[in-house]
Amino acid sequence: MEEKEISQAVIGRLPRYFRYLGELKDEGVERISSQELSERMKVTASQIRQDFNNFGGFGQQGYGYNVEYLYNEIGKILGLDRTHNLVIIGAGNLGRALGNYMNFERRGFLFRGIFDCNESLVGQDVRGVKVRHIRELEQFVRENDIEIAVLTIPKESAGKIVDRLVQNGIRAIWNFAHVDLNVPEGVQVENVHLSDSLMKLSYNINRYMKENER
Amino acid sequence: MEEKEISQAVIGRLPRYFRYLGELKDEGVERISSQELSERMKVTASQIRQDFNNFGGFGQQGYGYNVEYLYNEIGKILGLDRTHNLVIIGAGNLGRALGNYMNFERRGFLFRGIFDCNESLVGQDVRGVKVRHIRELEQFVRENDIEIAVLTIPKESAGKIVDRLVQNGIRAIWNFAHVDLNVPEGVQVENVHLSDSLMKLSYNINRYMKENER
DNA sequence: TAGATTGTTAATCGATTAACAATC
DNA sequence: TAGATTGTTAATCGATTAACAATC
Repeated sequence: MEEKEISQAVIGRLPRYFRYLGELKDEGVERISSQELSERMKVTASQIRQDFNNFGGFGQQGYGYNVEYLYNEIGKILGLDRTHNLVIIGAGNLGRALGNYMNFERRGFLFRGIFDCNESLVGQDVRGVKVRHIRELEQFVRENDIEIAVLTIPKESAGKIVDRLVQNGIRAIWNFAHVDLNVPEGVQVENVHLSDSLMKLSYNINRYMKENER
Repeated sequence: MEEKEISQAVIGRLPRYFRYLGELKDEGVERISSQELSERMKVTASQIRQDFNNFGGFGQQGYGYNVEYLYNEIGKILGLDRTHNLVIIGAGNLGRALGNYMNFERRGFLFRGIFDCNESLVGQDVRGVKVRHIRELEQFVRENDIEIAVLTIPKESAGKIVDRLVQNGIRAIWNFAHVDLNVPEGVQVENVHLSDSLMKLSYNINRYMKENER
């Protein structure tokens, strides 16, 4: 059976659906129609129905969608019904913040290790996890079934580290380094380019000011 | 004169162009054709020419684009030719990391203040900037010509803080809180929903595994 | 059954790619 | 001038919205 490829536009909206459904669930709402949800989320009801139907019918004519069921189904689609071991590469400010932050743990993303090449950081504690020297990376990744590497290192060293990770079976890279990575097909990359995001904001400030000065 | 509205799809690509042109400039490359740039960036030459032409002709037939000129022009479009004062709201792990990190300073985003409601954090030093109590927010924003607020607080308190910021003339919000903000027209919002990003990664891991188990 | 609301097809809109005339 | 490459129009592709038959 041929699975149809879901567009990244749709995937990109799933976490937001998941968030809204979680809120509805917490509010004790049992069912919701695409119409009601569309008003709340400020998207069209049509888009909601199209999106959900990519994964098969979750609703029922004349009734709508069961909130809890839909929430769980979207969670499964997003792979939140199982755990993912992750390591952080780079124990600088951002790396440590992500290690400490880890609200992600609640969603099954388990913080297993953090690495740095700076000897003076090695041994420091980040939420119960000791910083390891980067030379231990390969062995650790292999032995601890690590699936995701979070890259919070300078762009100069990103390429080499990625090669080492790939060689040792990493499945996915959450990339905070400000560079485009080269990985073989089958290794997933998700970029978080913070400075790109800030530049977009800056563009929009600029544009608004220009539009309104005339 | 009617300015044509540029689509956010185009805006979203500008920072990446800017990055590649910066690299070319550093490599001492003087000129580049859309064809060469397209190979490097792995996009179509057609898209590159269309994108640039949204802002008027930056190139020259038979020659291509002058790297330094194009770099500077895109910088201007992105508003990087001037400075932007910003404050960080929330001196937790992420807020402090962003304050310390501030590679952004180089691009004209000046870190002016950081605020928290937790008395025990007040007075702490983040790269030379003392953490202030949130009650000082309004006055500080007004008196220091603050343009951008970086929101690194829990979603529960985001709404109220945003109202206070808007009341005091903030122009833009860089939102790391996991919630959709309501702002009046004219206030720019750029969301960085880290957990959404991580969920997308998780989806793609999942998908790949399923595709390959059969 | 009648009313409500989905699932799904068809229409529209916008973004990307291709093609080529203009021009350096 | 001839060759190269842009700027721009036209064609294609994909995503969003509208409409409505199916069905709970």
